[in-house]
Amino acid sequence: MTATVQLTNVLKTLADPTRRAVFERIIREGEIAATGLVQGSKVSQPAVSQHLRALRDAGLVAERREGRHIHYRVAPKGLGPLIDWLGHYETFWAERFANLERLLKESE
Amino acid sequence: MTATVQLTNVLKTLADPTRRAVFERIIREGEIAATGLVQGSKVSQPAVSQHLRALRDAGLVAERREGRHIHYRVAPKGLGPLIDWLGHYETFWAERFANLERLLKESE
DNA sequence: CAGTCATATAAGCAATTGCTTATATATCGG
DNA sequence: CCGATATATAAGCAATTGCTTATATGACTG
Repeated sequence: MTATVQLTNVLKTLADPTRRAVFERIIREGEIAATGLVQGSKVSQPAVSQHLRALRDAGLVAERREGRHIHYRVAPKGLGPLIDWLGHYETFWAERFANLERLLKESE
Repeated sequence: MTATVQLTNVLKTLADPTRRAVFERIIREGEIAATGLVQGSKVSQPAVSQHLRALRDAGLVAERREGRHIHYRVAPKGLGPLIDWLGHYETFWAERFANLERLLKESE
């Protein structure tokens, strides 16, 4: 799969607010089973399952089966395509208005 | 408009490969008129116009009218919501697998 | 003014998306 | 095996998306 396709997948996957909320919850929890994600979600169990499949297909999460439960965690390299893309154009932005690293620090 | 909505807009806007190609071309050229963008594009003039509208609505580009021509350039703060979002979760990623700034440097 | 160039808008359409309900699969405990 | 729990898949549907062609608007030129 080309870098462009991977980046497109990551962006499309994160672009949906409901799915991004699932992703953010996995980040916060560190590791969490699908059941836990369904609880406290606005949408149904199948919807969450479909979002998890999309996140996995985009390489954003990894899973670990433990009996009936499947525990999800963030996949280290999942955001790679996005970070690479931002980094690739950093020089342009740096010249024109700001340094990306500075922005990252200031955003806190 | 909330930060979540802005981030969603940025992600959705960049998620389409054709539109992202338009954005990248504006970055590379520094400033370019819509006509220039239509030339060398796979899609029609109205399609480019619609993508430019989307990019402007997402705050990713700014325009400068000069007679009949409208010149587009990258909007400095357009990627802010995306960079802020990445920065917000940087601490989590840093603990677990990597430092975002290091990744940015290594990506070059 | 009339004609041309640059861009935007309208309308329509096929494809995709995100959700639902219903059902299937898989794993465990008795 | 049986019933319950955890997750996935199927099918259907309304909404959104990205494109097209056709047309409108706006700005320059002679």
